[in-house]
Amino acid sequence: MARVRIRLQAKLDVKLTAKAALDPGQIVQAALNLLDEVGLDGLTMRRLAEKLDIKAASLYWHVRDKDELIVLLADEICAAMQAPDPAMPWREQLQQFAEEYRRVLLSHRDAARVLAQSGPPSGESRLNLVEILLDVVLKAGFSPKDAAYAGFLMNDYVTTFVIEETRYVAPPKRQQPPDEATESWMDALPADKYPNIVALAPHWLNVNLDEQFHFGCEVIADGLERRLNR
Amino acid sequence: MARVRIRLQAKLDVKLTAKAALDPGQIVQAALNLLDEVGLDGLTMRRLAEKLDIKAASLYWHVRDKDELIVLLADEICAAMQAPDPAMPWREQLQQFAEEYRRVLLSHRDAARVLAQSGPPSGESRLNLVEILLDVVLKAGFSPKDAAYAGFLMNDYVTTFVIEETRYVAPPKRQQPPDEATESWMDALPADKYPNIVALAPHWLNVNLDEQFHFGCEVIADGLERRLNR
DNA sequence: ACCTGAACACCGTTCAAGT
DNA sequence: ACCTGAACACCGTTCAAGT
Repeated sequence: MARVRIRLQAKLDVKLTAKAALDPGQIVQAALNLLDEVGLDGLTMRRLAEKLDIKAASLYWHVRDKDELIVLLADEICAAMQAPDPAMPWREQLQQFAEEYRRVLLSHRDAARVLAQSGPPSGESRLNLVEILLDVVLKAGFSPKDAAYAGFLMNDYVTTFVIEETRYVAPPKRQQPPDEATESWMDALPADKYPNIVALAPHWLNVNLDEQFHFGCEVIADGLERRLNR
Repeated sequence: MARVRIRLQAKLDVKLTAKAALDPGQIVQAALNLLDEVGLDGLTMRRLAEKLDIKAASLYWHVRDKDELIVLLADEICAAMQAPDPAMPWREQLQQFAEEYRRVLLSHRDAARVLAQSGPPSGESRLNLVEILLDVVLKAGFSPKDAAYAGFLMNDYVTTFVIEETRYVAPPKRQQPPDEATESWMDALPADKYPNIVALAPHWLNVNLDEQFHFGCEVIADGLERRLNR
């Protein structure tokens, strides 16, 4: 009798208080939240487990590696990507793609670094993103090989740009005014040894990121167009 | 008497067997060797110390951080950089710069990643590298702002390209033939969902890296030239 | 001036064991 | 099927102490 009661009690415990088994979606969602809170360098298996009310070791039942987690994360980030209007001319589609891609990468902390770290595209959303990009360049009329090269070029341009532009947001320590620090560092440069750097320092500091991003897009699009007209 | 003898003995020990105090050059040189042996992920303060016959804690007398070490390393890598022939037309100088830069980055394991990780240029050699690049674009006739943007673009293109092209050399585990693995992975892709990726898969796999690198250089140079002629 | 011992506060990952 | 305890083999960094 006592035995039966104990068994029942255990079952009730399971139904009432035990957390339902995690599905993969919850894990990547928690990882994404954690990423936004602490950044890629703070994203830790142990911290993620804590966030899921679980022990770190348990994560390894759901996920092979931290690497695999990063891949999942990268895919989740890319899910927000929207295709450009296929009715537009290819140059504008490419431009639109680049802007949308940048927007997506800026929408989560360190997203661009996550993509860069997670190897070649493999998840559904990331493959879809690449598919969209290739669609634009193929329909523009590039040969398969040139389309592949152009796709790489454009993909790398956007991710690298965003990595650079977000590198110094939320510097880990000593929140000293960044432009002042950079300025004094620039002033210390010997102008006779690095005349060009010193001359261009103003553009180094007070950058208009949107403008700079657009510059690169335009240069690449112009270069691609030239190649097409041959 | 006994006391004097002991003192003398100690002095002899110092002269004969004690290692001379390290200079910074030895440290970065050892770090560079270690980098070539084990790659950036294996480059550890503890391992570096071991290589210098020292305890890890001692490194912090010579160097503030691991970050500072990485910066030193990046500068040492860039020391090999040679300027392009200033008599040539700017497009060829730019091309030459890019090829030389790539060569430098390929000459040490994970060199491109070291540069990417070590923040904005600060060391002498790295500043010199940037100075050379800016010289090319400024003399080509770009406005200061465009020259700054063009310099960023070119610098990021080369480093990112080399990071990508070296990402899968010396994969850490399971030395399974890479192209075979990639192929089977590609075959598993649903061709109706990702028709472009599947169609371009051959160019994804059997890449001619030199050709691909040249493609990007040409596209960027063409785009820059177009901007110049306005 | 330069180096060490010993510790601190972490990591990713494995694996036998629990339920 | 899913989770935990406990450990393993590491990290970067600090700091009092040695010489």
